[in-house]
Amino acid sequence: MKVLIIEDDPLHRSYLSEAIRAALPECDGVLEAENGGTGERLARDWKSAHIVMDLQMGQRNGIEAARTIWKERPETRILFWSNYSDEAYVRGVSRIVPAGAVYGYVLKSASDDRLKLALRSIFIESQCVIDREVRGMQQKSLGNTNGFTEAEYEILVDIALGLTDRAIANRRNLSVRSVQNRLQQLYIKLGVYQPIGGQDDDGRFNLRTRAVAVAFLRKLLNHNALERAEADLSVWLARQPHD
Amino acid sequence: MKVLIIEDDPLHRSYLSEAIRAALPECDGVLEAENGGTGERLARDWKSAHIVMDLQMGQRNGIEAARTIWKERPETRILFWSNYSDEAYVRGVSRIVPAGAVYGYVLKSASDDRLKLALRSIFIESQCVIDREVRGMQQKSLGNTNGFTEAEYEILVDIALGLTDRAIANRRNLSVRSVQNRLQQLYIKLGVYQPIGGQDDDGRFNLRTRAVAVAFLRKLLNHNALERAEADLSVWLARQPHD
DNA sequence: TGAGACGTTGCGGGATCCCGCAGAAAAAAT
DNA sequence: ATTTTTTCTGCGGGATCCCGCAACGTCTCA
Repeated sequence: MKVLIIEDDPLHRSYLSEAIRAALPECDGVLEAENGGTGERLARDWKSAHIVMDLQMGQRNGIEAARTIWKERPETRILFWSNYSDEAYVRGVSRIVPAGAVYGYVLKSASDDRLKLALRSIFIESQCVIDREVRGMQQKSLGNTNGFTEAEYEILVDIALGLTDRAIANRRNLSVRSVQNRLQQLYIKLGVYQPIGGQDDDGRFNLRTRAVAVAFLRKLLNHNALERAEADLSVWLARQPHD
Repeated sequence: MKVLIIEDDPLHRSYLSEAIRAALPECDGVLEAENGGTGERLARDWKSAHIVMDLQMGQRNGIEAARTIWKERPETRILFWSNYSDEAYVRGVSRIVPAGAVYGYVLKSASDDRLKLALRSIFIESQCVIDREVRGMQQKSLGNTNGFTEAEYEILVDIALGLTDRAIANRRNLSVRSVQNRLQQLYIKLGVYQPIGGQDDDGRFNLRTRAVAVAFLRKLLNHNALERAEADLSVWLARQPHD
């Protein structure tokens, strides 16, 4: 059994390596990659390897890497080991995990024991392990309670990219008015909406940009999510006829 | 001589602690704080301590902490030890460093030796040390060459917060038209501007939000900068009369 | 089958944004 | 002190955004 570490911080890498050796005596080889790109390559070479990876790396981010790895070999077991439980990350991960896959998500702030337990659970016992904090995020994210539907999240990303209503309508196959309806929903859920009569708040805020701002502040969006969305957008733009 | 470490990652904290002991034999005590708040408190208690700190910590971010520490004792020597050289961070730091202060900025990706050299240079030889990469950022940031003026950066932050033209005009004591002029400048410099006749690009982008998007993608803005700006904004809003 | 909930679409209008134009004011250069 | 350059400002108009209103579809549930 081999384990592949994808993590750009050398300190964390060596710590992980040690933790793996300690927690998994049956492991007979630890590979290390310091960014998503070489991680993907190593995963391709060592087909049976289990993977522990960081999200947010400088070169090629973790979610992208995980996506391509899972696309090539959906039964790969991946433990995400991240500093943050931003909704953007959690949503990004749960969007790409294949049906029935075994994976985990533990925070770097977790204790040594918890990490080792997670390693054994996932790689030996085939059981998913998601940190409570992350799990909470997931609930909030997927359950409708105070959470966002896929449609709302989608349009949030679209305006964050700077698209116009019309462009969004084209991209999502909607009428302009529907786009605006969804925007209104979004504004309400983000607590940005201004009731018409409410004079306690003059027109200080541009709803569209304000929505993006609070989404960032609430970590509903982050740099990584934006980068991925921008990449998706550019392939769509390229496919679009020049009218 | 004492050294205070402000850093939320325990691994990095212990690594730093060791590096300090090795590089500074004259140091007879290392204090550790795991977030900006307790860091400020410890700095207040140990008035003569030198400081090594991370930017981006969960609780209270590094720049805020540095600002209050320097406000209370401007001659404090601080070494910023950070993962990133985002323009937003570099600009944030150089905005708060007091005149004549001795400080440093080295990346976590730097070698062991470079870190130790920086420690000695700053704390013993009273000499500033800024990583080449960071220095490059500074140049680009302050020099006009392909960089942004203070005014442009300011208005970028304002629209990123979601303010309307009118609100910005109020806040910055400008006419609405001037605000729009500055916005135009910003759009041009960000490469977002659409020349009127240019038909290769229909109205796909909302310039205002697009500008924010590319600023984030280029790391001209980041989550930290937004948070600080939001805090500043809210104190301004509180001071504002309810019209 | 009909009532109700929900998402989509068109219309219309007021507010805001984007920006060319041109004069006034300020700053910098000569 | 005068010219040059830059910035600020008002005006105006077209494009976009924000959103109430109302009609239409789909889907569910009784």
